[in-house]
Amino acid sequence: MLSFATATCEAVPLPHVMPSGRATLTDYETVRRMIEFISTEYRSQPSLAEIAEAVGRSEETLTTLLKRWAGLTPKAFLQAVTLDHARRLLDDGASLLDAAYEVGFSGPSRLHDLFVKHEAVSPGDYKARGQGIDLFYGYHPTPFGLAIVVATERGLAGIGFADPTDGGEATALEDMRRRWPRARFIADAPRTLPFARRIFEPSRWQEERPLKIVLIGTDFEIRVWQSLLEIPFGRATTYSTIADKIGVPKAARAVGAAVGRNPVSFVVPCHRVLGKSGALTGYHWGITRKRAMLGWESGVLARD
DNA sequence: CAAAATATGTACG
DNA sequence: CGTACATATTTTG
Repeated sequence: MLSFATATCEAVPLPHVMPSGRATLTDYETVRRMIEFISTEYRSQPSLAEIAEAVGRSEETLTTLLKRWAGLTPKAFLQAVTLDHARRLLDDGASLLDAAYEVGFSGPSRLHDLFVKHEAVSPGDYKARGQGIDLFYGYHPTPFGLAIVVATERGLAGIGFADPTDGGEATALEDMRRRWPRARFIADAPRTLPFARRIFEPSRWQEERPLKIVLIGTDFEIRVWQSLLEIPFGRATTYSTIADKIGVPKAARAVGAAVGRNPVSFVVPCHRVLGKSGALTGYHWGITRKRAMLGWESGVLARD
């Protein structure tokens, strides 16, 4: 059974993704290398000098970059990327999703606020796979690399990553085509640019209307994706917690599969779902990017 | 309809 | 720490 869900996403701004949108691709590449190096050499507790050496940038460059990218010092960033830290994001376990509702609208901390409207569509559209829908797409820089942004008339439908390390633009588009094989894809960057800006340029988040997103998936997928929207900014939950939440406690694995099919990465925060141990188990766009997103969110919160 | 495939979780050496 | 298996759901033939 297929349904459409329209979610309006009213968000409190995330500080500083550079307002000018400059040189993000290179910045992310540097961050990516850092995370990869740290993950591999995790045991040896590498010093900043060693990290700088490994990624081929100076210590000063790294410090400035991280400060701008996530608001963190290299040392703090290093900590934000460990397993220990990920575990801490989980701590209240099963109550987390409920707690999100209570805490999300008050307090000094900056949180994502998400309001979701649900709109069902006839089951006959199950096989449509995007039939009859026009999808406009464009490529735009983000803090996590070059992204493909896909939108319908009604709102944002997809975000994917298109960095050279992801296989580039063609691969990213191919990935989107696989999700909606029968939709008509129309290159229209001017049309998708506002979405990219609205999502990744915090200064715009308050000025403009709530972000509309269109989720196209099965009932089960929609339920899972809606649970994702309830996870507070800078926090995380587990596959099994979501399974509990949607009333199918033993379906952790099915939840994982559904989370993996989320087409609107970052906005529907599938990067905030971890294994029960706190381990980063999988991510469509690469574990490194998942780690980067979590580290970035930690940095944003650590600022206040 | 049956079988394969999962971004899991847990138990057992 | 690896391996084995239970499990729910979707996809595919």
